[in-house]
Amino acid sequence: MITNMNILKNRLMEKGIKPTFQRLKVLEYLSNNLKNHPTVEMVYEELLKEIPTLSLTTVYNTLNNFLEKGLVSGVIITGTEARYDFDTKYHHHFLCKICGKIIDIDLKCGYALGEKRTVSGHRIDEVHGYFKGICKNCYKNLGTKPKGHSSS
Amino acid sequence: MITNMNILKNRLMEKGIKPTFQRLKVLEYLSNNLKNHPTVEMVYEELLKEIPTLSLTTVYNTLNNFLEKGLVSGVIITGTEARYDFDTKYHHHFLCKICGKIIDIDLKCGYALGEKRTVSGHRIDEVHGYFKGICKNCYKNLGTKPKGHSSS
DNA sequence: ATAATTATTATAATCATTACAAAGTAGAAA
DNA sequence: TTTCTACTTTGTAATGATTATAATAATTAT
Ligand SMILES: [Mn+2]
Ligand SMILES: [Mn+2]
Ligand SMILES: [Zn+2]
Ligand SMILES: [Zn+2]
Repeated sequence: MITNMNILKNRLMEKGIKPTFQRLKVLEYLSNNLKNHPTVEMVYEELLKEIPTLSLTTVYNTLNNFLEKGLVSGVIITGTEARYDFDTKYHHHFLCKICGKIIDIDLKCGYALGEKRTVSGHRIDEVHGYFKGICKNCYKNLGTKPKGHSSS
Repeated sequence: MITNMNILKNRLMEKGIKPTFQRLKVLEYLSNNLKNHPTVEMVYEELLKEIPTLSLTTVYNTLNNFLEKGLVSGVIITGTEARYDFDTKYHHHFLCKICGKIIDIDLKCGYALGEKRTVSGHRIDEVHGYFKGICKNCYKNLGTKPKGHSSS
């Protein structure tokens, strides 16, 4: 893990961000949760176990900082809370309305891949794409549930 | 305009929504602002001139109602506020970081057109896509502005 | 060591949205 | 018409995510 921390440290320094303990830990958490697209609260709650003095404000500031420097990417998909993605390579997302998971989607479209520089003559800086629906797994399990006269 | 109001009235009834005065006015406003992708506040502020008793809650409830019934579509793009689109046909959007305009974008991609039913095996219910950048017009005007030592 | 800069923390403020309950409206039943 | 009932609108309070502000701590420069 020491080696991994050094890699993260270098990433911060390359972007001109001073590698403080809190910043390293936030980045480490994101790198360990590639598939989770964590919310601010998730980052905060988890790191609080290790850093009892950690402030929520620091998590907000740190994530905003990372976002500005392009160290992480933001995923706006639920409308109620921002999520963060260690993976800055262009890709889309799928939000399952049943289990709430956010799944990475790779399309071969030129826009989705970030290859195209403009669209309809406008200069593109960011490309965001997402789907909402029912994921493969939840859809399969739908049949196993009672028809509707279930709960309480 | 009477004829137009009747068309809107029918649209509401087709979706099983009782065509009250407030609901008709909200729908009318959206239909007259196809290119604006209005926020809740924009709808409220404008209609308040005509309906001084209008409640912001009603606008929220009405728009949520329309959204559930598929009468309008939602555009989540700024992260800070929801926007609404009278046009429910699948299309993407472009947010200009300079002028703030939200521009309709039509792509020929099967997902953008809403033709594909699944992606990576997951059932698609909604497709959302947007770009952020600098629009054609703002980009053109960039050169005309002083280099940086401008304002006070 | 002292001063200046930057980071972190704690707390309050903001802003969009939702929850809730009171008051109003329209239409059916009596 | 009057009464009853279901639905709509309104006003206000609550919620929840995010940002602003100021105090404290840590780091860097002089
Ligand atoms: Mn992702
Ligand atoms: Mn549109
Ligand atoms: Zn699922
Ligand atoms: Zn523009």
